[in-house]
Amino acid sequence: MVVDTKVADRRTRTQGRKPAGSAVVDDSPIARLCVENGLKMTGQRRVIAHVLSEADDHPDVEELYRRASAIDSRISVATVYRTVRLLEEKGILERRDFGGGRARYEASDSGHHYHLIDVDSGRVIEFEDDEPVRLLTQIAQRLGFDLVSHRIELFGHRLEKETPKRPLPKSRNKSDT
Amino acid sequence: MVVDTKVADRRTRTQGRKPAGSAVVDDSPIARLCVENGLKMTGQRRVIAHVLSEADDHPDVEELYRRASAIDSRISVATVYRTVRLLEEKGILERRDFGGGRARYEASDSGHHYHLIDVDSGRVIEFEDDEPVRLLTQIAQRLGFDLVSHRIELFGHRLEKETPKRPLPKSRNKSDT
DNA sequence: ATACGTGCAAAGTATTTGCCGTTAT
DNA sequence: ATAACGGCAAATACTTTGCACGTAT
Repeated sequence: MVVDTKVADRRTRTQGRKPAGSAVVDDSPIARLCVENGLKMTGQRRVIAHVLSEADDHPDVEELYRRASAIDSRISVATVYRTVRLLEEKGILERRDFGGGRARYEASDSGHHYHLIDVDSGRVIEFEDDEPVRLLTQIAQRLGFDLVSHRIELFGHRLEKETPKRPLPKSRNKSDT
Repeated sequence: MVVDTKVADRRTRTQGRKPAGSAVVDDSPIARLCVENGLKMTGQRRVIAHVLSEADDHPDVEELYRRASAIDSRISVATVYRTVRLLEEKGILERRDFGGGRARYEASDSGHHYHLIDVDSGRVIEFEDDEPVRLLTQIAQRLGFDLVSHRIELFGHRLEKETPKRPLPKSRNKSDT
């Protein structure tokens, strides 16, 4: 239903493709988390970790594969699938479903925020707000549950009038491309 | 990840299989909506509409197919897929994703409610609350959007202590078998 | 050394679709 | 009459996996 705009090569600053282990991709925050979780750091994994660390949007596997391949062409989709799965299990990544059939990923450390999907453009806008968690925790409690995680997504139309240019009160926002 | 418990035959009160057009499946609320939307009422469609009207849980296509087949065996999965898709486009059904790979459906008129998924049992508990909409509408507005729809799902563990037996304040709840 | 990682192609799932005979309106 | 519909099997789309080889620790 809602499909996000594809933003190929957005994060790919590297011009030529470099061999794995190259300085550009060393020691990304996510690579560090991999090591901490006892994962072996192969060339492919380092590149994927780097791509994930650089991403500030919500790429799907195909997109991650594209970005990773641009850095080191000897990476297969299968490896990307295996890696995101692994990182999700380790709690390093979070899988999202914004509709459109494919899973999309973002780093777990990307802070507590929610997503607002512009139904017209498919764009994903992130925002922060503490109220929802509070409210939902309370609701879960009333139902006799201990909230372990939750999902909140808003779908809306951009209001043409009052287009907000400056940061909104209580909300830091950041949109995909 | 979270997979709902399969509840086959739960809604299947009919003992033997009846031919399409049988009285049991005539004039279900959803069948009526189909007519209002200018859809042709074939035997299969009537049965599927009936099954959907009776369901008070969130069946996936396979489950719908099972229930519908029990009433009239000459229905194929393809038809179920085509029907739910059509009904979703008409706004009669809503598609849900509770994890586990398959889409699940519920009638749009089933009232405003949310879902809490018991991560241990996979059970889905419905609850009502006005707060979330208010809060989210407000948030969307701050971001310069007009909220057209939203998604809220809670995932939690049942609190063993204080197991609530009676209806909870401000919440009508109803769980998938 | 050896358990873990990877590429490749084949296998799975869930869902859609082409073809063509059937049916509601 | 005729546009929709439905069955079937083949086709898609996304994701997982078996196998044989490579590599980080």
